[in-house]
Amino acid sequence: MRTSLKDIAEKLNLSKATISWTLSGKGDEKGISMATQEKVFQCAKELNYQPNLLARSLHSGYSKTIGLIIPDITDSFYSKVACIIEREADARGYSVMIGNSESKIERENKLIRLLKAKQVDGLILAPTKVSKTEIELLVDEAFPLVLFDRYFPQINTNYIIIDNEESSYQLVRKMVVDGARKIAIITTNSYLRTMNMRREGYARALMEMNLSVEAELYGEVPFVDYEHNIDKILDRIFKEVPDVDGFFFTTHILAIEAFRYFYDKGIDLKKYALACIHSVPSFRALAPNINIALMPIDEIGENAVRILLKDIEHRQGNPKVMDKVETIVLRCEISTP
Amino acid sequence: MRTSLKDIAEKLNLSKATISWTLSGKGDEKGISMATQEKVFQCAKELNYQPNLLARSLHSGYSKTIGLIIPDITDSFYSKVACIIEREADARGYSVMIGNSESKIERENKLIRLLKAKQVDGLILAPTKVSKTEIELLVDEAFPLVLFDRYFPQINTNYIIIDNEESSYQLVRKMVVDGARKIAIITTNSYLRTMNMRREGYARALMEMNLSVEAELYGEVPFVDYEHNIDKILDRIFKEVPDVDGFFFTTHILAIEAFRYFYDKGIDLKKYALACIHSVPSFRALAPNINIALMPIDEIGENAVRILLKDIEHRQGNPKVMDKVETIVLRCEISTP
DNA sequence: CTGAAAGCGCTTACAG
DNA sequence: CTGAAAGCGCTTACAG
Repeated sequence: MRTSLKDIAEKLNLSKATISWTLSGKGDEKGISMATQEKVFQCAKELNYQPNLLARSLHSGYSKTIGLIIPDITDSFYSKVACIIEREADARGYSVMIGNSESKIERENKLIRLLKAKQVDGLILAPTKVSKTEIELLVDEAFPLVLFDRYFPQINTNYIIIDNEESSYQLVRKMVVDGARKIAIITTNSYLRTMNMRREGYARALMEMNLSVEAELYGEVPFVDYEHNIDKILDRIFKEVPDVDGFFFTTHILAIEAFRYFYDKGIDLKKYALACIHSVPSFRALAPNINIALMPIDEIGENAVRILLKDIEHRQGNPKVMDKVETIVLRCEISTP
Repeated sequence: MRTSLKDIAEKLNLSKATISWTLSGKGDEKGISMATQEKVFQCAKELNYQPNLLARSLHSGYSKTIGLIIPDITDSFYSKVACIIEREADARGYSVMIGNSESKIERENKLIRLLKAKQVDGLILAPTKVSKTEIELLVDEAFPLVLFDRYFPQINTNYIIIDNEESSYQLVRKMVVDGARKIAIITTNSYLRTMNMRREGYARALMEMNLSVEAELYGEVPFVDYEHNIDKILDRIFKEVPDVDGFFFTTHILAIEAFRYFYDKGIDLKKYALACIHSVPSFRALAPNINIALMPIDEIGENAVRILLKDIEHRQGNPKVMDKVETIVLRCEISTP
């Protein structure tokens, strides 16, 4: 089986302590003879010794692992953030356990409990829907936690979001400046604060430009089965507002589905003002005239790890001390054609 | 801090053993009085007891966790497979630790060692490049392992791949049947067996149809910096073969980049026969005339988990018994416009 | 210069 | 009906 400290100790007729000291580089400090140290290193190499990190964690009380829970790993926004988080954590000696909540609250709760039971030192979480209770529990326990993308105004914890309102405002304003007058907003999950803020930015831009916010131009796609539901919504908007001349998509997934609809119906995209939050590579060929709010992926990931580790390492000294929470709102760069 | 068995035991003046038995549902079997059991459950709930899975794993010798290492989590193919694997593993009581090798061999090796040190019970791995040695070590140790997407013919281990040669053959054949005569192949990483097989399928289709395989129609994009390198390759092909009339892309990422190039140059995609392995949602609007080999994502994920868990659970009984390896070649469904 | 011992939080064979 | 004890593989304060 796997070789342990004990195996090396027995083979060399030394104590486990001696092996542990030398292998952890504290041999000189403890005054272990070079000869012994040599033998130990030699033997460890021969037996291909790898310390059991579970045992180490059990002893030390921390696992050097952080948990990351996202709603959809196949969504390029989340997977890119996950990539940055893993890279950033790795650079600081931490590894990451990723959990996919599939936007299901029960799965999210299960994952939170699982990752805690696996003794992750902290959690980065893009919450799904209205999953407050399990998160509140974390906050009550002073468990190191950073939320991103979505958050709950009432819960006192670290979070990182983008300037949803302002970015939406900028995008919609640009479309109006470019001549659009009847801009539809295509969105989802209105109970998410994030989505509401995007809608507010949309409304502010219209009002500032003396355009009215029409109910007919509001399209909310139910979250399940995007693909089939968006068609109905777009059908309705084209029917009720035949002279619609712009579309603001609050997510890239909605945009891609809409473009597929446009293509199916033989509608020329280029006739419309377009805007979307977050970009995917295919946009450049698919809808070159689209205005985009670029998600600051790197900053989201870097800040999430930085804040979490600060929390973790701070609490290592003084367990019950509650840090001041950090709340960060990042700007999106607006990219126009 | 976190509450442990000991805390409950002390509070209730019982032994840790009693707590452990009742909480693990073996109370009746051990004949622990209902009254005691009640008290234990009650107290566990009050203190919000969650077992420390690290301690449990240390004792039992298995962690109920599998490791998954993929080259790029932001690639929709890998992230979709990851999603299925996580779902499938979860259904069987296992959780998944995902590692992103970023197609770097050093990172892949580091991740393999890390996950082993964290005592994962087995590993699912889409190897990057020619990373044999660390994998061979796993095989020598009889460590439960399943490769997917890429594999090494010389290494005797479980793997799951698609019928790269046949799928490519079908796609290219279809383009020829539809009238294409000068079909370019755009590929990458020719040292990967996977990519070679795709090239072989391409060549077989051409030869069968009495077309010659021209060197000028072969475009290999270096792996780093796809975006910039593909332009040069396509420039060259258009220059050397002005009447090129079809493109076979061996990956969806190459196709998306090429479509961006086509758009930038004002070239009409619809004039060309197109084919690609794996599909992304934007294709339907971007290149509706494309022929696609659909990756059997679900089957890849399901088989990977099934085979790995079979291996893990089989070895639990007889440690050193080497199972017969399972090698699976899955068919891709060919989707034509 | 090196070792014996305790402890992290579990589980389980053994004992009464 | 319940408990004492050993052990999983580490680390570290203490001792000599």
